[in-house]
Amino acid sequence: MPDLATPLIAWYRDTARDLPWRRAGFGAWGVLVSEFMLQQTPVARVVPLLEAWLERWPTPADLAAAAPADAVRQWANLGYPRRALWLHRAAVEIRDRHAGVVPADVDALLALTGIGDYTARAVAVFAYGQRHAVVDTNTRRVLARAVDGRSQPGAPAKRDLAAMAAVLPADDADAAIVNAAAMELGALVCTARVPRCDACPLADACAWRAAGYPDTGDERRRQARYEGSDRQARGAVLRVLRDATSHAVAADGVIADWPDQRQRDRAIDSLIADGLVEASEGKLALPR
DNA sequence: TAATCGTGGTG
DNA sequence: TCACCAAGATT
Repeated sequence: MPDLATPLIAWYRDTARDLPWRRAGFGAWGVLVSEFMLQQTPVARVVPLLEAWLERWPTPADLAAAAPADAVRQWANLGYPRRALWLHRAAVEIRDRHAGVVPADVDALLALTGIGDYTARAVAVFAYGQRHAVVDTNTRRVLARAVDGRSQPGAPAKRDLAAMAAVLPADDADAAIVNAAAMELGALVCTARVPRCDACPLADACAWRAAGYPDTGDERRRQARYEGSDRQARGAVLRVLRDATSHAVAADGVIADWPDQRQRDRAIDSLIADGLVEASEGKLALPR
């Protein structure tokens, strides 16, 4: 297999974005919070909310001492608000199980609420400089094209980690850069819909390019329609509770004009089941 | 394992 | 205009 690491490192040195979590001394807590926020969420939307978050809660213990409701409010309109709840739980777990210090061990990170295969390795690598393969959707697309000669990645699989591990150089610091560079390349150049192959540092090594950019199909599941969905109803309910001036709101009045009352009830029930909403005495509130 | 979970920018 | 897409995790 061609050497992908060397051109990736050179390209990254020249063109990588100056993002907050890449600054020297940003800290493991900041990296962890950034990774929670970046799950399925574009960088541009994360940056301002991340800075506000860390200003309010500079350490895991600070967040752990807050009410979950405050975390959900501070999460604002980032989307997937369960992440706010899970980040708060992770902060409590870090305080209680790790003396308030974000763990460096991948298995310890995996044991925290809301942290999976990607986030655990991202924290270990980008916050602590360890040598692991970090594979996100960008990297999977880069590997699918450059290594496998496919137009799109398949469903996420364990073998993705091995594929990336085979690309990493031996040095820990270089490996961390290659991990970041593969993600950056996928985000800026090797994009999902209109890749900029003319600007790609891997062009000479790319199996997809060598094959003439064949359309090898797309196994990925399509996203469900949002308009009219339960997710939209959940979002509307949570927005009301976030913006309310009082802690609790009369349940009957929450999105009372929603076109589908059954869906409205389902949304509220599922939010309660998720722990994002608490119901008491006919009122709804964010969790204390 | 496949479905579910927000929100907003974009080609 | 609207389907696609975005540093995934959970059940």
